[in-house]
Amino acid sequence: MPPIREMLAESGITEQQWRVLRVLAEHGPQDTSTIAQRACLLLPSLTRIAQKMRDNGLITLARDDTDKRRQTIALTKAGQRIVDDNMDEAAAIVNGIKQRLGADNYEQLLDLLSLLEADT
Amino acid sequence: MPPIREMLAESGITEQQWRVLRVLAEHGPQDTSTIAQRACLLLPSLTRIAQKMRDNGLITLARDDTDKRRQTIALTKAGQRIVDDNMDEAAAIVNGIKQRLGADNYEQLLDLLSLLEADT
DNA sequence: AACGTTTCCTTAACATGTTAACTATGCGTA
DNA sequence: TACGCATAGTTAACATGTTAAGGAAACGTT
Repeated sequence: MPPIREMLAESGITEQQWRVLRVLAEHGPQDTSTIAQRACLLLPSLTRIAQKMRDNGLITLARDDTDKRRQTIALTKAGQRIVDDNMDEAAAIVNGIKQRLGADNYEQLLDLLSLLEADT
Repeated sequence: MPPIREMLAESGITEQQWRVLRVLAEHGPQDTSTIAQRACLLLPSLTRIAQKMRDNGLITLARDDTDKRRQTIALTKAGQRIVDDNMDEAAAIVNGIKQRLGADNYEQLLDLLSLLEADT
């Protein structure tokens, strides 16, 4: 998504980091594996990405108290701000694509893609 | 495509290298930019990939005589052999996906994807 | 011929994709 | 409790994705 990347470059983040931020904004604090699944990232990638995002002050990492294997990730104010600053424009970009394809084609494409990745 | 990757791992190549081999097998010797477009690879990626494939004896690189900026890439026998050894199984894997989705859905998905990347 | 511009490719730098090996923790059970 | 096993993350190593900058050759114009 070149237009999305171009937008995010101004905030200094990548598409993958953006997906992580959005998932956190939508579902609240979560463990690493849940984020990986929701943001379509493999765990090793997310491990690196999360470390960078923590170093950049966008998220916090904390061990879960009841299960010390789990890492709970949460948004910081700086991270929330990037979401707020870009959400509208991101929606507009997606909407532009939807318009170009036509609403019916757009929905159909999403359906077929989810069918494709339904492994069974 | 996990099943494709699993198949190719036995020949010691990646999905991207496989696409380069297939494009060369289908269209014959070509310059780098043409391959990049046909194999859906960016030029910097293809530059590295081609160097590795040459080092591994799968392709040859040669400067074009009429235009010395151009690099002409061609299959070696070893490269052709990997194509021959895997083409049938690759086709079977694709066919399996087609069956699972249904022929109509499969065609429709391809159509929608080409519509999506038709930038205009 | 000389110049500016474009084209083809390469290199560099950083980020992610992908697989395998590894650590730590939790869990079930003998 | 001790053992065996499963789960959650991490690390490592290599390959590719992505953008920007650079180098060489071709091209058009003066």
